[in-house]
Amino acid sequence: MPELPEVETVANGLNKRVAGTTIESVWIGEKRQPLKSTARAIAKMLEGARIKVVRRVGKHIVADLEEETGDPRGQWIIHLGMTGSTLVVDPAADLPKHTHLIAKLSSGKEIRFVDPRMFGKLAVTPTSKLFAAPGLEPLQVSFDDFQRLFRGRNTPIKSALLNQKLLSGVGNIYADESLYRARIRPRRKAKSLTRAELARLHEKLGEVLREAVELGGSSVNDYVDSEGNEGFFQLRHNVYQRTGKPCLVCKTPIKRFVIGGRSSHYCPECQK
DNA sequence: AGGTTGACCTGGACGC
DNA sequence: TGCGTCCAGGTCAACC
Repeated sequence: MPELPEVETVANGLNKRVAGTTIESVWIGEKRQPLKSTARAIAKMLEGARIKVVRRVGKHIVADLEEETGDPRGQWIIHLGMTGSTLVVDPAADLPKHTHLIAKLSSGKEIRFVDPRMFGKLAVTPTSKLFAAPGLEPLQVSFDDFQRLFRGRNTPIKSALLNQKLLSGVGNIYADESLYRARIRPRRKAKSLTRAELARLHEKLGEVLREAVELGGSSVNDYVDSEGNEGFFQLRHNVYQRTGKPCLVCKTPIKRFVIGGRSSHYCPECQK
């Protein structure tokens, strides 16, 4: 499900509700697919840990864990995949199918990781190997660095935007929406973009991501934040999943095609 | 090395 | 009602 704005919304919501609390016990389900560390390692890292802060790094949620003394203990890394959610709930709340982990907190609440398709990931890491995103942060990248990422690349700009080793956090929705705002066709080779086009893309990508964060992300299928609330940015989509509907600027029907195995949407009139 | 494809999963929507 | 098909916001390994 979630790209940068959705992950940011979840991470901020978690931080607000669980920072400073201690994880008293952990339940882990039978399914091993979502676990990128062993169940034993996850339980050992989480049980007894105090959550210092929860934040977004790329598309990952990172919880910094500390001892009761305040010494650092390690990190809990969550990736939501396509359908994952991380909720803070009352223990009496209905237990959804596909719940893979429950962390009982000193506050009396629970953190639950739920993921039907199991493309999400749970991992823990010691302080000696702190988590880092593979690429640059889309909300902070300078224009010079942005240009350098795409210059000389023979792949479509859409695919380059989705490459997490270049920018970490952009997914299918915001790639399509930023290319629309920058008036660039998704199929264009990255290396064919002019300096002016790259400047527009740099500006519009930041703009669309910031607007989406403000509106709590896009709820297209099943995305909800840490309190179970939907986002509102889907109401502002110009092209994503609007195939055949009129462009909001020129009325031309929005086209869809597949690129790199992902559906892509664009206005054939506004985007060149 | 950079680029492309298909595999990993469940479930909802749609057509017949 | 049921069955088949297509689609889905993300990686990641395996190929060229």
